[in-house]
Amino acid sequence: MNSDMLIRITRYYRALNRLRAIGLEKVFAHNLSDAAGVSAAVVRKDFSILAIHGQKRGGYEITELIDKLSALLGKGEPQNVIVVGCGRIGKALMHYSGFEPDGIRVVAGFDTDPIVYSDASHPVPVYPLSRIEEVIEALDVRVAIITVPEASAADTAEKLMEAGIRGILNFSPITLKPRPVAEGENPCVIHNINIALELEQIFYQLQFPDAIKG
Amino acid sequence: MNSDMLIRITRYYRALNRLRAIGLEKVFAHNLSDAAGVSAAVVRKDFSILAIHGQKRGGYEITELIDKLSALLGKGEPQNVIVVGCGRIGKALMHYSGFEPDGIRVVAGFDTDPIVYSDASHPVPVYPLSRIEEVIEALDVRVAIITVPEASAADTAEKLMEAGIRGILNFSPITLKPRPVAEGENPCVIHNINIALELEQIFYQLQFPDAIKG
DNA sequence: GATAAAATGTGATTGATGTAACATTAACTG
DNA sequence: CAGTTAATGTTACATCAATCACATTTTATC
Repeated sequence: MNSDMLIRITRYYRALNRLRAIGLEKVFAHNLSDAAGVSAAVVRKDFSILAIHGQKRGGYEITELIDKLSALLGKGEPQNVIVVGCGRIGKALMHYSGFEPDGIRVVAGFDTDPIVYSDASHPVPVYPLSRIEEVIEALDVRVAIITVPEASAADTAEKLMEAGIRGILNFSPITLKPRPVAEGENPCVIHNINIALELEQIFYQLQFPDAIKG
Repeated sequence: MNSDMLIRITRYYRALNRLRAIGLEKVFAHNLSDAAGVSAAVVRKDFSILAIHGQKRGGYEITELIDKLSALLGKGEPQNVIVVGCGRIGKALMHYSGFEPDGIRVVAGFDTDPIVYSDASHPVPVYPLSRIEEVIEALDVRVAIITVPEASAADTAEKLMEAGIRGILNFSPITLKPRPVAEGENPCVIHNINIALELEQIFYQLQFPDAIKG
């Protein structure tokens, strides 16, 4: 499995849920192809790799597809996350309602500033960072979103990993890297979202339209 | 040029600026390799492709590198962006100060809600969406950040493109695709950031640690 | 029932990209 | 001044994913 493929799977999954909501029962590769923005051959090949089979000329059964994909995507497990750093972006994420359809719940926030974590107006409880271990154990959390300032991002990530966090979505502008672990152990899964970098890439592509392929 | 390569270039560029700030004048491939998280061979190969040459055993001159990379990245052009949709995330981005080092400026916000665009407490002027054409012409803007709700994202993108926006950074959960254009024309450059999708990927990778390569 | 059409499923090919090995050049050292 | 070391620069290779073409199977139609 490739990370591009994982993204496609997720798109299939969403499209399928929409289609089921409309009342459809069967789906063809070219339907999903439209929804996911890829060719129909890719859809079939993905399913082929995943050992998901349809009926020739009959397409795929939506319910069966959804079941298999949701097992594959690990749906059903509790997907709790915390937000570390309750500045503007952190607060926005704590209020964000777009996670619900995916079964993801923001269950707590953390901040080092007493003014912030004593404020009771947050949509979820906010704790001082020092209580991190206790809280993530109580709430069964393994994934954190980092929205702290650049200067404290590396330290924060370190603290989180020590406390038992296994996955990090990092919005700070420095690129966090998983530290090397012993053979057989799994490193922390880190995704970095760098907004400024994305904008830079857009500006670049506008200036040199033919420079990028893909 | 590849989009992965572009990301690497940008990382080199940042690392170089930090190194220059410290007072260094020369840099070796393995220094940048550490900073960008790639192997030294990749750094040399990238520079080789870009026709950037160093001195054997002497490394590369930082100033020269920065000059060439900044020309390559299109620095120096005004990099003005607007934020369309001034909810929590939109507001957070209007306040965000992390763009400055990269020469990116948020110059205006847009919203359809009169309560929002009449509020004077924003860090940049906020206009009704209907004034989009007029404003982007006056401010020389070609790139927009979309932070509107899912339901209005597609329409908003359509309006922006009609108004002359050429690049979009989309935070809404639907994946925007550039519409096909005539031969010779350049399609709108669109980057989609889907936070829920990123989290889903992290959860997946945690559940199946060996499933993903890359 | 024969034929055509419409879909899946897969094997082969292509293309691109990262990796590594090696050749090359410059500087340092005794 | 010779030898060694430390860096660049390039070539060749291996890997991986996307694409295409085509075989296969099922259904529809006359």
